[in-house]
Amino acid sequence: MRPLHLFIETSRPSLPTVSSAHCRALKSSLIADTYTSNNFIHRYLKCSHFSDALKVFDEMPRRDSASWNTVISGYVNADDPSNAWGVVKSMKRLGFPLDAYTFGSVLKGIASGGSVVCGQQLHSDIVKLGFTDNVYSASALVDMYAKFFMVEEADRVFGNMKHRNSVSWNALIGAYVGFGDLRSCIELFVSMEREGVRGDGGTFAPLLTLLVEVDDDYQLMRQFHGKITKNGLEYENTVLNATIVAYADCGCIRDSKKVFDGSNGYRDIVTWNSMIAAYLERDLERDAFDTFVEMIRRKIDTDAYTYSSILSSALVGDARNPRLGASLHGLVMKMGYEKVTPIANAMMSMYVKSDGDDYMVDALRVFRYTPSKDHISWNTILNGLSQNGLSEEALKLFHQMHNDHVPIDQFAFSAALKSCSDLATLHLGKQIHALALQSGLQEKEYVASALIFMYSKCGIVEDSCKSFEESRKLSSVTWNSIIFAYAQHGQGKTALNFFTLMMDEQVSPDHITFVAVTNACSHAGLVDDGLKYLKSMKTMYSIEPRPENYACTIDLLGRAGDLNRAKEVIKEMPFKPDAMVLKTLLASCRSCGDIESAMEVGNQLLELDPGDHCIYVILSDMYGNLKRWDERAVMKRLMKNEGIKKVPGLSWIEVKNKVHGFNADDRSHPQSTDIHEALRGLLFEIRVSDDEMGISFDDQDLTL
DNA sequence: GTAGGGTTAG
Repeated sequence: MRPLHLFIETSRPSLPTVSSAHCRALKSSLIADTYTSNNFIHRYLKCSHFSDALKVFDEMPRRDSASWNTVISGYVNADDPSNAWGVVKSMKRLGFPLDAYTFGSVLKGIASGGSVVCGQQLHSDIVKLGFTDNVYSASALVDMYAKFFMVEEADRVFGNMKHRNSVSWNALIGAYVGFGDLRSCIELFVSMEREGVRGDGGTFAPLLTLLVEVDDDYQLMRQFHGKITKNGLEYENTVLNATIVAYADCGCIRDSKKVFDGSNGYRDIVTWNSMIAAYLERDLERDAFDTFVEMIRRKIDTDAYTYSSILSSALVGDARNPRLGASLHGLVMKMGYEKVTPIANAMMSMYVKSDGDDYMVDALRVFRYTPSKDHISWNTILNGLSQNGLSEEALKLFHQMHNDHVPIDQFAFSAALKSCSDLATLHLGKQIHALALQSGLQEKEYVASALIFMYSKCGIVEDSCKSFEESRKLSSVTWNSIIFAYAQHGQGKTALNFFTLMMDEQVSPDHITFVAVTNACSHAGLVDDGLKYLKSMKTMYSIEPRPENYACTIDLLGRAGDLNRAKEVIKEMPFKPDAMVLKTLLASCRSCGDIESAMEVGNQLLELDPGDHCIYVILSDMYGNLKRWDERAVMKRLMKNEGIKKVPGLSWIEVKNKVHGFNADDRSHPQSTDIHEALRGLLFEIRVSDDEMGISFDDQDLTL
């Protein structure tokens, strides 16, 4: 993907300057001179005037290899490797010898977006023409293989080099950076120093991108930082910028900020963007935004990177700035960026994430007006539809992606499968599963997780288990899903067995694992185990319980009828109960039939979230059950006065590829009469068979 | 006229 060069400003010589110099040269007939002509070709190419450059080239009486090489590097620098390759082919056809300059330039082009077959042809030319010992040609070859992830070839070329400089080493290290293989990179770095080649910016900057928040990467980062300082590279922009991001990546944003604060006078635009990226890596949206505001205040140029970061982390409105989305969208338009794909994608992401008014409409509008959509544009919208419960639209879009040959990756599959789960449409879910199998993506964790969830939701936990077995089980993602699946199906013991297995396999649990585990305990009635697991989070696994962990535990106690212990759990929480925790407690009050406690919790909840319909619904329902009609009427009136409507529950059924939705008491379906007729028949049969089996059914439960 | 390196979007 390379849309960025379209709007990155580079300082270019202006065309008029070049052409007037060219005219003067023509008049004084200097143009016959090969050296002067080469110079004009170069100057025309620098200001992207290919036609003029080629005209000079075509009209030259005598071309030398520099003339050819200048044109080739012109195409390479303009990100046009296919034309560069075309020129090389003409050169060969006309019998001009390729030289080290040719190989250096054209291999760079192929590495950045050409075909590896061309690269291999050039490799054999290099061998035939005896350029294997030329450090430029060989290093470019190493880099080319590295960019195509062909480590063995890169290794072999590198191993045969007589003389190697830092560029050669960096190209080889780059091959391992491409695989995220930090250990090999470090080994190479050590060998490099042992051979007496000092690490430079090209060594450290890419190395630092591999550091993540595990084990002792932070200590490693400090060592690298020491080396960087020793080699005098700490203010070299590529290294400085990579340092800022690397500290954030291995968990220490304070060090990022320290480096940034100490870099005044050395910063470029990427330094600022890196600080913003560093904050966002640690979910510090506010700090990121403040950095952005500081950029604007100091009149520092912003670019596409700045806006895509800021947009994707922003919500349309927040307490500090309710019109934030509109302002950012306006700024983007003012900069002329709105049709730039990464920016449009980030804008869609902002609208998709903002809940409240229907921002999905705005996201779709941006999508529609984005001229060149990439697979991220499609995925952002697909994910938005899926997350916002617009499942049918999501599946339609997925279908369109499939027809339009948009590449479907794991993100697309998991979003589409989530929508299948929400609709409980097994038929479509299976079709999408088949597609995932074709592309081999079923083993990716998020796809597997979505499959597990889909089959569980459609009632086939055995197929959840199959999908689990087919997945890579490296992180908690798929484990959590399978534990949830069995818990959802009331097989708490099996779910807990998976947890034990997960521990045996030494997969680190996260707070979601414990939500799943507590859920399993809840469904198996294992109250004491559930409480034990909550305690073990901190004591055994050093995971700080979050509100959802407490909410699950409260649910567990509530279902077991132990409201008092549920209240105790809330008292022991290290933070104030949020709406989710209180709602769970309110539901527990209902299942225990404790109206006094329910009123107390209800009042607390009304302070937190007065617009929530379920508080009113639960309370009025409880009053109704206790036949306290007056109080129930008061609740109903309150609801009416506050303008709160009960959000009706919906059911779906899928028939012949079409999803039909139903409300309670819903007669709007065109075949409503037939449907009810069929249901009455079914009910009758159930009643007959129940009578035969001696089960008495309360008609009330089955009223349609 | 030649080779390597940092920041963005799901």
